[in-house]
Amino acid sequence: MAKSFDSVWTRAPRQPRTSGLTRDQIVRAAIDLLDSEGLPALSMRKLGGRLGAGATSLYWHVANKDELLELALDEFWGLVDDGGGLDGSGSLRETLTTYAYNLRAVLLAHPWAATLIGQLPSWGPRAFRLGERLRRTFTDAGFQGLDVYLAGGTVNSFVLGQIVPVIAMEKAHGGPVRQQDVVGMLDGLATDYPEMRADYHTVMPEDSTAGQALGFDFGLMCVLDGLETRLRGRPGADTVSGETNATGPS
Amino acid sequence: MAKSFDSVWTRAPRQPRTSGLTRDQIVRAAIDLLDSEGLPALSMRKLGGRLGAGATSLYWHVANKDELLELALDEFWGLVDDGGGLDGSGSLRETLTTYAYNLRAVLLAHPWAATLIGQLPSWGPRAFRLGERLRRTFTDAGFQGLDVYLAGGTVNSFVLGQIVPVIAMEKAHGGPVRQQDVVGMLDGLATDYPEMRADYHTVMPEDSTAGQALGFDFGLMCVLDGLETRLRGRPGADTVSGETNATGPS
DNA sequence: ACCTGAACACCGTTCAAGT
DNA sequence: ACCTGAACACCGTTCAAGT
Repeated sequence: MAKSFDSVWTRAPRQPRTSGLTRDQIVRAAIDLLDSEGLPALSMRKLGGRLGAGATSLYWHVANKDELLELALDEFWGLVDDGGGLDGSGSLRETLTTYAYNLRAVLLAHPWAATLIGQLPSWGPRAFRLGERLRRTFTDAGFQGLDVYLAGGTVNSFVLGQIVPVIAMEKAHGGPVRQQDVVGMLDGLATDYPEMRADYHTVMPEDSTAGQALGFDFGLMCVLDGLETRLRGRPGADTVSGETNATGPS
Repeated sequence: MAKSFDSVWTRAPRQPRTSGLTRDQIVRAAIDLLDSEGLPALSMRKLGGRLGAGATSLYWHVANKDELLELALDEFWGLVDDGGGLDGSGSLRETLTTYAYNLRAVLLAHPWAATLIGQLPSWGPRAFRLGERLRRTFTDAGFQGLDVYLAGGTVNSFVLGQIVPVIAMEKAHGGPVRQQDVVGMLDGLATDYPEMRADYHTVMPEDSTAGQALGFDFGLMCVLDGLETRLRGRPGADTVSGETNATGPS
């Protein structure tokens, strides 16, 4: 095909000095891609393409893909922090309930973050800021010493563990799961366990989103009850290791 | 190079009729590879190589890589089930403590499973068998209706959520994490949060494995306390939705 | 200082062809 | 029935070279 007339006017002007890629820009584009297409769909080439650059251009701003994902993960923690819940007004129970529901919502909105939490360290500034707020919440409530961190870890791990299988289900099903789909699956697969199957017919909520919320609420209450017991039980104690009931890790 | 003398005797005998690959064999080899090199290191080519076969041979026995991973994940659930803890002797508290520690240990021994739980459904026979045992544990203890499943989900999600970040830490560090490494990292990164840093110096256990176990124990006690509260509180209730304290998902 | 292209060593999966 | 090899459309990353 014929070349078009080249001239100063047809040729794209040289990019103004600082109009190249920014690390921020790259991270934002990565999060867009992660939100819309999911973690496995994020490739350096595709991301470069979206930014109108070669894939390898990204490597000047970022050491490798994992580093980019660490940056995205820290943005996620920033969203959790922004969601609030830890501003210090209200009872511990209210504060933690708000925080837990917020963390849950942000995780469901950015499911890739749940995967990354299991693969990369959360050592960015936003993660630390959130950690500090969580720490203050528990010290203000009266927790002391190691218990401050153990209590925070208990809430976080519960929320994370609650969401992780939900993400797997939605991925397997290719979208939000309806209760009837679960029932249909169980009727086909759990033929050896009639009681379980019957329960799914009779006792599970119609709306599986509501069911998941019920499970979350149930578990959260258990955790909060336990935390309050621990707080009231021995107000000045440094740790609770003396009242352990565990048989120990195997 | 010269061909060696070909004959019936030099030529390898035709494989006996059923000596080819087995699905079981493939899954076992996959788990070996996952245990020794981790999830990202598992490729169909490498797995085929280990079995003395072409990568593409595997596709006769297994539809795709995800299906293979589903099979491996079900084996994991089998290991959890074999670990016991749900045999029905002892109090609910004892039973659940043993179960939780066992689940934790099996997850730590096969960290890839924690990742897969977040990406694939657990709909294999061993997962169902374990689910049934868990169901019986809670019905025997007096839970009814939906609460049976909510209680089981609470224990499982706590354990899973507790282990997921530990896996990330070990991966980032390339091996088991020593407390001094965490302290060193925090001194460098959490400069804005002196109280947090000080706590890590004074209050964290020397042995970070012990620290993780403490955190697990603390949280598990919270969960168990909460479950017992719920059990004693309203022995005949079908669900606990009436006593929710949640502000609701956003 | 920032970006490009070619190149390397990989991936998962399909499919015609072999035995 | 079971396995192979070539092929396709991808990967992350390095590095010399450009501007």
